[in-house]
Amino acid sequence: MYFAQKLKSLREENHYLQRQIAALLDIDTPMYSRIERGERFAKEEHIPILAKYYNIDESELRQLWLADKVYDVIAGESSANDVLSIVSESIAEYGKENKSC
Amino acid sequence: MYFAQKLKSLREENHYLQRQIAALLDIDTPMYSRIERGERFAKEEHIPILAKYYNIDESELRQLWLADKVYDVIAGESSANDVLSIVSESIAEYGKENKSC
DNA sequence: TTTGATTTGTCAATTTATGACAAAATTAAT
DNA sequence: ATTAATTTTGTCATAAATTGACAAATCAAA
Repeated sequence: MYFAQKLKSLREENHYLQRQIAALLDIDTPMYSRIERGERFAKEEHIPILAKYYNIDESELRQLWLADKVYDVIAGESSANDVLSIVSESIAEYGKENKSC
Repeated sequence: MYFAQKLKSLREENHYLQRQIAALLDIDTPMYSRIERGERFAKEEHIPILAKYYNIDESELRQLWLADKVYDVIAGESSANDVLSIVSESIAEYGKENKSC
């Protein structure tokens, strides 16, 4: 998963242990392990904590977290793309930057 | 919402009362009222029941139901489109029919 | 105004998600 | 190879969110 993979690479690049990040998020290590493997979702309030700690853009990290949630809804659906199109079109009122042609 | 609006127009086109559809779905009328206004989600098992009853394509109705769920995740997010793009790209492995150019 | 339809408020019951603990498995170091 | 540390898995208790029911209010028509 998007968020999970990011968490793992961030942690490994910075040579931290799961136990350290778990402590940062005030959860136990097994719980963090599941989050890092995409077995569980991180809580929303974990996002700013992680972004600050790793000194990365919070909204970017948040996007990955949301992408996981969206993926969770349409995972395994054969018409996943159609569903995304439906939503995408109704949201396109704001910014039309995704209409690539 | 997508699913809610569809439900309402289907019911009105066919001149049914909320109470009748509620009975069909084995829930009470207030509950159905909320579903029709998008205040609550219909249960997954309601979809085939409704599709049969109205004699419409089940997968199409299901797509609207899923669209509501997806929208629920990204509603109010300024980067909603970016999130959809992230998911859309990773799903594009299967069918590339949404790459319109 | 009376009747029927729809909506709103509230809360109990169910379902789902979260977090903790023990223990197993994996990996690294000695 | 044995030990020590890290990570993962299994299980369960608790917490949070969702669902459904009932009563009552609002709305619409006759």
